[in-house]
Amino acid sequence: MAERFYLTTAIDYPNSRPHIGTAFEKIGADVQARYRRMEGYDVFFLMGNDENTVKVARKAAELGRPPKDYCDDMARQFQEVWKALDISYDDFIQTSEPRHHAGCRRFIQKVYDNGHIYKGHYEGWYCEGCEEFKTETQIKEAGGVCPAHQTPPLRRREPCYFFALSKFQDQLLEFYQQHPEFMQPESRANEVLALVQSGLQDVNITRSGQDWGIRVPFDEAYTIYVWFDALLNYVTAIGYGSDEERFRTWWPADIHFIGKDITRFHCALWPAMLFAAGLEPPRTVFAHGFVYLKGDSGELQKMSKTLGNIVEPMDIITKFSGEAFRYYFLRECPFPGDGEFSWHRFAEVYNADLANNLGNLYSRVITLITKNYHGHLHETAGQQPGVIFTEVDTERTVEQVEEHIEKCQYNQALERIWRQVLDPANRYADQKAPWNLVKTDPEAAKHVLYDLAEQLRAVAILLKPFLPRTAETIYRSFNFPQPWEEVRFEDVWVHPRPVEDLRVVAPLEGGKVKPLFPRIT
RNA sequence: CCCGGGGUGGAGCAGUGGUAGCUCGCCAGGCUCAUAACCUGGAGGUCGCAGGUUCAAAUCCUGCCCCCGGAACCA
Repeated sequence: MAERFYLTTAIDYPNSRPHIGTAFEKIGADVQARYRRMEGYDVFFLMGNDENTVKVARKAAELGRPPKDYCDDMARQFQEVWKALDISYDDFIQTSEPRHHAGCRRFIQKVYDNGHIYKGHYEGWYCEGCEEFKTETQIKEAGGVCPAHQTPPLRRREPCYFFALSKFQDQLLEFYQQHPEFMQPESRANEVLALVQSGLQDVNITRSGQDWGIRVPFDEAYTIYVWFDALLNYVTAIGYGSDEERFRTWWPADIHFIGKDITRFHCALWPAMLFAAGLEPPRTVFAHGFVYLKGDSGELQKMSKTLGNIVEPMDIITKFSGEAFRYYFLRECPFPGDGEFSWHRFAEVYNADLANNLGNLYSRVITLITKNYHGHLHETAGQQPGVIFTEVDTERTVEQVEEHIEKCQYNQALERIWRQVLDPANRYADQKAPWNLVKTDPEAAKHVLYDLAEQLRAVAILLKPFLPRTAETIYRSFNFPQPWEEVRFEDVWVHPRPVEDLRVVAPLEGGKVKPLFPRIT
């Protein structure tokens, strides 16, 4: 059996539709998933929605709908967006599903039986309007009132169950030390380390008086409170509590992709929970950065409902394409760090990289072969690729791209492809000028075009995890020997010998191909 | 106050000891196969500030200034 690779994204609150920031995370995870599949791993890619929250129940009530109905509808809307972006998830878990409930109850019971859960009292600031506790800082920042209602909160004390997180401080610190690769990128690790070293508080993991949510098996009057419930989706989706064998094949997860804001829950609370249940922690937690909006005057803003500046993925996808969307965020926003979005910048990047560089190379190569050789380069079967490949160290380039992908430095991987594969190809076309050469030495011109097509083959393979549709279109425009589905990075420089002459098989209209990315004017 | 990230030509970034690099934009040429695309050349930076270490610093050390983020349930 092939080596397995289990990766997840954070589950999202279905209070509102996904915005470009949420999509950023899914795209980054998708590149990883596609890359691993290409390289022969047995991949399981999980996504989902986090539905067992008071806010969801309340929102559904506002709309006069049963919560489950509301959640299912939102889950459908989310997946519509993910499909439009070609996110290749294998499973989509909703935490309101029975499989999650069952697994959750099983897990919390186990932790309880192991003696890591105890009953106590939670005391804090409670807002009657919100029907929930507010944190000390939330109240403080709002000037002693509830930030949402502007009313003074009540001091309230209620019984609840605590998870003994504080007991795991030493075990966590030891684990971090033994697994320096656990928290990525490194800068995030320091933050968590400081937190854990400063001492951990036990966390309240239950709520009382809620109908919506998962019942605590050892005390049915309570429901399980958000984080304890939410994090468990990573194990319940692969069979924890329902299919032990399946669970054991996939766990531990290879990467959890999350937003940098929830690092502590994934790097401290989550492994502690797993320790408490006698399970292994995940191998890596990767915290990506945020996408900020850049206004016309150049100011950065966080997207928020109150500011009314949410950009939805569909706004961009319907105007341009899912591929263009993927490219922009993968190329412009460093995955480990923060990035910016503006329509102006989007158009710039789209035209420069996609239309002018990649798209135009594709068009000119195809037209040259079509016009001068009727789309068929005779006697090229079994040929070695030529000059470009001796000028550029393709093997090294592929290695570098792989390295960058494995470190989730997607922007750098793409830059490498553009600078080391596409640019040389455009330069080569200019230097050899096959449109002139064909008049004096058609044999030589043919070889030049063969080389250029070969370079497009390389580009298609390297882009496969990033722009799956574009890559496939490019690849299938020629009769390259290997089936597209089986192509892997290594094939870029291994150069499988074609058994047939190279031919253009792209659909043409009046001798021209459809532009991959029409320029934005 | 504390912690983390960052300050490099107009914009966005790479660059952790050895003549400052890339993309976009701008200017001038070339080419005409191609989506007015492509190629070549050019202008433009005392690498936040001040000290220090060194034969040599954007790169190491010290101090300071500025921006962003964080401090328990927010992708």
